[in-house]
Amino acid sequence: MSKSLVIIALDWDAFYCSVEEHFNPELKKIAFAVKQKGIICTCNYVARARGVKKLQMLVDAVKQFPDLVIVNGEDLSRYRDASKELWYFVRDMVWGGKVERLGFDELFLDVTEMIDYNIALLDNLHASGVSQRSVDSAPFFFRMSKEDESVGFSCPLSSVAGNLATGSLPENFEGDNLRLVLGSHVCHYIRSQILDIKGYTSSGGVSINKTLAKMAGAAHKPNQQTVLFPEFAQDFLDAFDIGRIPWIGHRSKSIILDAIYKGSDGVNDTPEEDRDSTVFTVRHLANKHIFVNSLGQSSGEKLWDLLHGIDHSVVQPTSDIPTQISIEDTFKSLTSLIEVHNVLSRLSHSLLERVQVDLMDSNGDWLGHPRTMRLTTRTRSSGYGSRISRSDSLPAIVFSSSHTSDYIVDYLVDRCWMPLFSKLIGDAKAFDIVLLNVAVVNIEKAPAKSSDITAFFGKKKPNDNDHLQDVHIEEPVHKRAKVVGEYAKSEFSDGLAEDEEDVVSEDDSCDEVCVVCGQRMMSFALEAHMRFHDFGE
DNA sequence: CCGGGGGCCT
DNA sequence: AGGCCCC
Repeated sequence: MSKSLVIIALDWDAFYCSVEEHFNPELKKIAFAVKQKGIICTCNYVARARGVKKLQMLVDAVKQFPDLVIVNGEDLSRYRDASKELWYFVRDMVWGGKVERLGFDELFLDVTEMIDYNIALLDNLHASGVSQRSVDSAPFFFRMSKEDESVGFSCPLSSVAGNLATGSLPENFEGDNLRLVLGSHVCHYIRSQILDIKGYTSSGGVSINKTLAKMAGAAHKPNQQTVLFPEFAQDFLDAFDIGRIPWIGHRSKSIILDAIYKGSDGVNDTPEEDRDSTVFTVRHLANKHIFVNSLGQSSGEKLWDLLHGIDHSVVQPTSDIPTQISIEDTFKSLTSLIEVHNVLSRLSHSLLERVQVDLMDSNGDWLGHPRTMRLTTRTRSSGYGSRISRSDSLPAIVFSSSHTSDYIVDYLVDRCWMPLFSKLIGDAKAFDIVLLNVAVVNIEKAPAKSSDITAFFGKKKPNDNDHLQDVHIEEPVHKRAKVVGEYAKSEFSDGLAEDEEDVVSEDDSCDEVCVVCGQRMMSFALEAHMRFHDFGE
């Protein structure tokens, strides 16, 4: 019989607010909310006690709570930085670095190895002749390090730390149950360290898989933790609406309910308000076949398992290198190319900064290279939530150290983002953009620096790594020529493709200024830029 | 009057 | 390229 995993889910309380309080402690005492554009995205617990809700409209909130303090949270950099810092802090405590990040404020920890090791220590105590009773009643020192026996904490083996998900204790504290008891103490220790050293409160859940741990953690907030023993998992889940189970979103819930409550003739035989959507009812009205038929094999099986407390997904240690980096902004309306051009310049500048900060180490070496750039929009007509995107290969000039950021940004906007935009809107003579998102994706991990390898072998030979990188950088420029050519044929521009060879040359001294709008740009961009004005006006 | 991200699967 | 999921 195999032993169960021990998974901890951690969730920073009111995260954006906690970060704001970190920078401005005065906020701790007052009711405040973090807004993004016209919406309250979160609020601290003082505000929640007064009735302020998350995802409430800003206008409604200030009407209802005139003295509510509002903090702008549209720039995520401080939240991203704090999130990373807390993630690294926790990861250093978990053996094998088995920590997965979900959003900015949640972590999954697989502490199975640490539990196994400490259970083995405990078994040795039992085997050494001391009576089980005296071993179990004395405090146990849980070791958080294999190397340093002083690192760890004392904990009882006869009680759990924090809350019990269903309020009742398991029949025994043996086997997998004992593992979760230890897990609850690990969770408590880690949360204490985060509070003592980093100053952030958190909520924790402990169970045998990610979903049960996450749901347990949500049961008691803020600054609390909850353990869910597997023998209570089904009772715990049965009381929930299926839409409250993580990974069952709006769409899946609606598909499931339709499959259950619509007759086979397609006639709606149960009105919406009479549809019971608790896990218990859905489990008894449906079966795995119904789930697989309506949701597909993979999703169907997965969601059916979730309703029964089964989650085979593993904690995937989050990479130091993100899989994508994106910057977006929303607008009332963008209808002219020059507006789009200006916004793309701003977004592109932020994106380049993000790429440089997130993908370069402290030595200035690249950790990874995005190979693709993607432009995403939402138009007024495309409907809320629906996005349209186009992508293309990312020119290597982004990784060049011999150009200024301004030069690279101008190059990207005129030669890449604007062509992608024209590809995106196609033949449309008019457009109405409400969202623009620029992203780099397909981030290829950079090979370890060869200087590290020579250091490893004790040699210090001068290497031409930088030269190799230059050769590598140059190559996609030729691919770029094709896109430039297409752009040149578009109705916004022509004749641009003639001299792509000197596009990445050191020719950034020839700044030009648009006589129409005053926009500063590189010479190669001016002709295309003037076409924007022709188009828009 | 309608966040700004991010991940995986199809 | 889009859909659906998460925060």
